[in-house]
Amino acid sequence: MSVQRTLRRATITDVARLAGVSIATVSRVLNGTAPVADDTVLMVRQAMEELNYSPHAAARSLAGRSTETIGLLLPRLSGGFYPPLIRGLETGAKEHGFDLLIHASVYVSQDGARRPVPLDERNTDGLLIFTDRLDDSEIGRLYEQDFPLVLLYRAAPAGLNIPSVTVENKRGARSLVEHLITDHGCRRIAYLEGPVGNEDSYWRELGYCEALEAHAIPFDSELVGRGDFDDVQARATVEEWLRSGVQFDAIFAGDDEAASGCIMALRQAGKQVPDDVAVVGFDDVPFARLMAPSLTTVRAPIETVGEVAVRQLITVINGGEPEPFTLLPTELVIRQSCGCR
Amino acid sequence: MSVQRTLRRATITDVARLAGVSIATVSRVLNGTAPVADDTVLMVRQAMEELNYSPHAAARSLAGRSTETIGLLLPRLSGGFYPPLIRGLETGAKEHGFDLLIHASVYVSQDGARRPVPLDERNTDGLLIFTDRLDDSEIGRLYEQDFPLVLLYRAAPAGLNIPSVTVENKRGARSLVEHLITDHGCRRIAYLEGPVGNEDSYWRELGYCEALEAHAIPFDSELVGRGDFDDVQARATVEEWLRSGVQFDAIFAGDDEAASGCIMALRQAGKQVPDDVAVVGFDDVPFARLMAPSLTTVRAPIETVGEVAVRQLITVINGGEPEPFTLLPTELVIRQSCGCR
DNA sequence: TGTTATACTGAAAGCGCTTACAGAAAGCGG
DNA sequence: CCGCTTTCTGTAAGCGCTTTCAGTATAACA
Repeated sequence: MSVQRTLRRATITDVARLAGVSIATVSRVLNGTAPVADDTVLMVRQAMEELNYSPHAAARSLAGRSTETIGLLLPRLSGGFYPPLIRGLETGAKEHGFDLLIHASVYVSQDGARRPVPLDERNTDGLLIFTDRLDDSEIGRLYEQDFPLVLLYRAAPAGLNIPSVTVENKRGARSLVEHLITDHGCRRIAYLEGPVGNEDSYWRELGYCEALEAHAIPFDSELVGRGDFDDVQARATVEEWLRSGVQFDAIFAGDDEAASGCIMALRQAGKQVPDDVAVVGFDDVPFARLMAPSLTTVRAPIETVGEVAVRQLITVINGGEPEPFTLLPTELVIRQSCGCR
Repeated sequence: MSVQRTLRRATITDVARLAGVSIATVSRVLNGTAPVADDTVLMVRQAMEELNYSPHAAARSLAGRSTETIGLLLPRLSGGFYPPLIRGLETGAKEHGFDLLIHASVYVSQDGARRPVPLDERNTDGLLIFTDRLDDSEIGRLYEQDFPLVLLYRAAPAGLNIPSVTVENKRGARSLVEHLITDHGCRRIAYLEGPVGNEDSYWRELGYCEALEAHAIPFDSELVGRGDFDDVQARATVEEWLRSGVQFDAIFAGDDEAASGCIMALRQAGKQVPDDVAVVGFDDVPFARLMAPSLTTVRAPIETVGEVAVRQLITVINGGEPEPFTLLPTELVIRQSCGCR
């Protein structure tokens, strides 16, 4: 089925032959693992140049060497959230001479035969796992093998000692909602949940509840709906609320993505944001300040999360002791969608 | 330097031993390359299950099997442009049972020693190369080896017969600019170029010039500046124009990203968009309709580009004859930033 | 001058897998 | 019951590389 390659790529053997040395020597100049005479090095280098040689990574890692790359597993790549994360990861990786390979899509067992994750101990030295990307059992398997792992935006499954890095969701959410209450007099504040089981969403909701409670506002389950951190879903939920006459004067959308969906739904329905309904998000993705009205949100240091995570992972890879749990501070960003100007 | 793995992962040998067969047989049930007795299959399956076995990809590809994954090389991942592209690629890849591995960052030769691209013939069956990601010589090398390649948003280097897929940049740009001229009476329309050497930008500029010419508007080089398809750069350029008193009644920003930079600069300077200056983009990224004012742009079927590209690549991988050059149609999307309402 | 450490190099084993090749067992027509 | 195909399985040779081990030559030292 596969096309024939007419030109074989040069192997270490070709280089060795051309340079008149053994493959062991070539390997040594390649990796600098043992002293090699200057003349020899020169010959080998020249042979490599001439043959346009570059080592075969698969063979290399098979033979025991490390891959010098780390993998990132995440569910998808859309939305404003991931680019900063990835930028952070890349910064961190580059710093230590590692490469970053990304695999974005959900891990689904299709037709029984489980599809192996294409990124694991075979082609990376360690893995960054974003939120619900891998189920606990798979994480467990990797963990059992002492494979370097770092979790992003979620804590380790019970019993597993895997470092994780996330942000102060609860605190951020609470201050956001309190701003709505104390500075804008909102009393009926809706909350849009993230995907089921999502940890960020769990903590944000807790912060939301705390804020309500602190100001003696009763929790109303009618005001909690599905947002899924997704603009389409958020829009649908808000439209449904509008249709069924649910009353609210503000929406905490769960994240910025969902917030944009809310705004669209409200605008469509002829409601003014923030005059009729205030809308706030979470994350402070790049386009939050470009929206109309510009979005009041919580700045989660997404890029920093990335950098820190890589650093932890590389610590693990090098056999060091990583921080078991990193919680990065969030910060309220007040713009216009809450009613401030 | 590397941490010791306490638990070795199960190998094909372990499975073979546990199942009481030879490794060849295990390999056969793994790949279905030859008939195996039902009982044997069962035993092997069970052994694999018990040992939680999953084949070592590096060894596999070393031994000649294909990797079932394709690689994507692009310069970065930020902005609204890439997510749809990647979604399209993933759709296409999944369709054919391929996995997608992404490497995002520029290919820089640092300190002389050139850093090999981490994705190539060793861990993928084919490569999708985005725009200026790889220099021509590297592309040439891969091409020489008959390695399956497809180029995105750029034509093949001279002489190389590599399929490429892109969009009707010129036509889209022209209709966009003509809309500004005929429907809004703009006469001094600025253009923000993309990164130097970028093909999309080249064709868009050509479309821009054609539109001007068709309406007897003289080309004014003062009205062409750097946008780099980047909001920050675009903003800086517009601010500079404003400062130095360049007169214009519209800006074709090159792409949506840059358009958002323009709007920010204009807003900052107290100019109304579109009343004082019309601004239009290109691509129609998801947030274009969320901007204020919503952005008039050209819809480039980004996701489709992805799907088509993967399909071409897989055709090549399977030894088929791909379309040498695919040009996808673009479509004018009129919203408010041009002055329409 | 005889030892001994040191610089350098090659032979060979093996990483986990695929895949000829060949042999054994079983089915089939005559 | 004999040859012949078909089905099933094992042996063994690599894929391209790293790395131990065992040198040989040279320098350092007494």
